[in-house]
Amino acid sequence: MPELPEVETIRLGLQKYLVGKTIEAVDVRLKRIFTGNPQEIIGAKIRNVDRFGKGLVINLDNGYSIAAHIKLTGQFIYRGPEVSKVSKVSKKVGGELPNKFTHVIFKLKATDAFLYYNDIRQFGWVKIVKSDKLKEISFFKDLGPEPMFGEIRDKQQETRRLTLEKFEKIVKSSNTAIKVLIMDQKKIGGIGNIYANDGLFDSKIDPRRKAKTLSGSEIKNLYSSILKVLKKGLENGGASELNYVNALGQEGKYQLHFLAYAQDGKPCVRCKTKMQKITLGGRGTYFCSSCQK
DNA sequence: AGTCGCCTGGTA
DNA sequence: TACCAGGCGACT
Repeated sequence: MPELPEVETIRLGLQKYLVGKTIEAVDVRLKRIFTGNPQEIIGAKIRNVDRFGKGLVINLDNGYSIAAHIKLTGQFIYRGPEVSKVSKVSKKVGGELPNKFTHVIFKLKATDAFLYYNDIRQFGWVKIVKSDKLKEISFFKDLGPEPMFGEIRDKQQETRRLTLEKFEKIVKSSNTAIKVLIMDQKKIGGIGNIYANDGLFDSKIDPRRKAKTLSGSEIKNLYSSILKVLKKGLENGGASELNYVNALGQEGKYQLHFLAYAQDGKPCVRCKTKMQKITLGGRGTYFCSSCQK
């Protein structure tokens, strides 16, 4: 599912192709997922693309921003002269664009340049807001610090970063199951079910453990495992489980490297014990009952 | 803290 | 044809 590495991959693609382009028209085909007045952004130029946890923000040069959350099945796909022939477009895109899953079309000033927002299950949202009111969107307002990567975020963003010290405080003060805690976007931004399962597996911690029972070294291990699996996810262009594709409609490869996620019934890669699946916090939870303690 | 609802496509 | 996938907000 789209988590931090997937959304970051999309952000990098959008940043590459959208910056400097002017929005010429906005066609909202599914009003339910859209808020704000499209007229506010007509003629505005795209300045940069940012990401907050699993949320995307396209900043414009007229004081407005396009904020979006793709939830489970949303896709932002660019088509334009630079990418007229895109190789390996995923079937997950649903065919020629626009298609029946395309809910918003941004026409950009360049011959035949478009940004399509697709979403099969329609859980995601797109909002037009004044840039200085972004933090009034509850998702952004309540978002916890993020395990970001040094190479993609500069020092100005330090307040947004989940440091080891912040992570220790969060873990030590919670009585929730550790997996549920690290997926709580209000506590930590960006981790979803795939990277939570894989991070816990990598650090050999049982997902059911109450957070405050983790020792100092277990917390450190979990912190570095989370960074490790997120980084591996990003290096692989994300995991194309469900309908995730990048900004050109291509699939990622992290699903080929899952450690624990969706591995139930298969032998543990460390000790060969059969991997378990349980439900925790209402979500599929995968782990090795032998080496995760 | 736990459960439901939002949706649809893919699968058992 | 019923059920499952899971991010997040709302509700209990």
